[in-house]
Amino acid sequence: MATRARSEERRAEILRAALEVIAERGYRGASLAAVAERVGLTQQGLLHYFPTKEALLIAVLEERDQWDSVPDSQWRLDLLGSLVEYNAMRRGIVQTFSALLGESVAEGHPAREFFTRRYAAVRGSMAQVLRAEYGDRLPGGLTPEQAAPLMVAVMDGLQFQWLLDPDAVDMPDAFRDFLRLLSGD
Amino acid sequence: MATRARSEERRAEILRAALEVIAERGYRGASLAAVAERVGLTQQGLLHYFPTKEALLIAVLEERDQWDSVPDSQWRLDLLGSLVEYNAMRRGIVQTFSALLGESVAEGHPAREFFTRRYAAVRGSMAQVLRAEYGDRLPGGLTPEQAAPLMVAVMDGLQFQWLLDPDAVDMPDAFRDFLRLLSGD
DNA sequence: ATTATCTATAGATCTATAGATAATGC
DNA sequence: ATTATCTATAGATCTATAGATAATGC
Repeated sequence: MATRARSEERRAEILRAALEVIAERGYRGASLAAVAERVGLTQQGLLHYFPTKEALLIAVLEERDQWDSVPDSQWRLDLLGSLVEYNAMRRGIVQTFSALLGESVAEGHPAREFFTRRYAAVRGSMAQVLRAEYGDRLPGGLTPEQAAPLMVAVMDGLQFQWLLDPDAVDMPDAFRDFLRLLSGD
Repeated sequence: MATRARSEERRAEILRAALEVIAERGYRGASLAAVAERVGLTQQGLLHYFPTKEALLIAVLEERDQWDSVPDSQWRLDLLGSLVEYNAMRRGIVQTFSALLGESVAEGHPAREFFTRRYAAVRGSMAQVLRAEYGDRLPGGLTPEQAAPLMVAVMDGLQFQWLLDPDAVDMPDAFRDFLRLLSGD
């Protein structure tokens, strides 16, 4: 059992390192050797824990998906503002997911299906949250189903602007502006 | 002069091919050989026109930047809806720019500075357009400077959702919903 | 002369497989 | 036995440089 525990620790270390390297260079630019070096392994040693590069990517995606960490029924509108604030303090994770989202639009990219699924699910959750808060019409006049993709778009779009120029864009503030807009002041 | 004309044609062909390949595989994944093959050249033949891969990327970015194609003073709010509609018909260009935006958040990425500059400029233009339309407060209560980054974020964010799943997201419709939201109905 | 291409090739990478070796757990 | 690592290496790529050859324009 001590072995299994150490093994899982190792995997966790590798995932953390992979997250960092992907943030810095994207998935395609992240070599297994660079990830391995960060945990003091050779590239071949790393492949003992994740048999292929793609397996490592999938593990990163599944472990760190913030949307999965809160059960659907527990999302509330004011939690989203906090999530954005939290993200503003964890640049690495935001950068990893943004880099992967960008890459994933390429044909045959191994993260593409993950993101396609995830966005469909997130739009669904958002619509549900908005309906719980406002009913079938938001104060601004949109339906929850119309507002949901906009909400998701604002979160992602702000992340890119913020990553490129953190001093020029106050991400949490801007997101709160958007929430206020939806709520009709 | 015939030579110069043919040469410029060649460059244009290459840029078009590069745009396609980048859309399919991103910048990092786009090999010079793949671009060259598309115009019937060897990789080394291509390097006669663009001395490095990075030079080719910069040329693609500068030639196809839609924001540069309309002078600042001529942007109007209703043009934006049309731009989004136009983009919905030109998936390749949207995909190229989205892929590059995603990659560009990596440290030292050759497109990073381009996008940082571009976004600062676009936010500025948007604020100006909004002020021309609404004055110092939009109907929804935001200032033009607050609304501008949200507008840009919505455009980018919708592009990603649309690229991943065109049937699930009607990009022009969603964008018009957002404009309506800003205009306070 | 200059321009457009090509062949050859150096020099870096990268992922993944094969198989050896050492350490751990029963 | 199983697990964790390593060395060696195959087999693909990739960018960029050097230098030859053919075609074009003065």
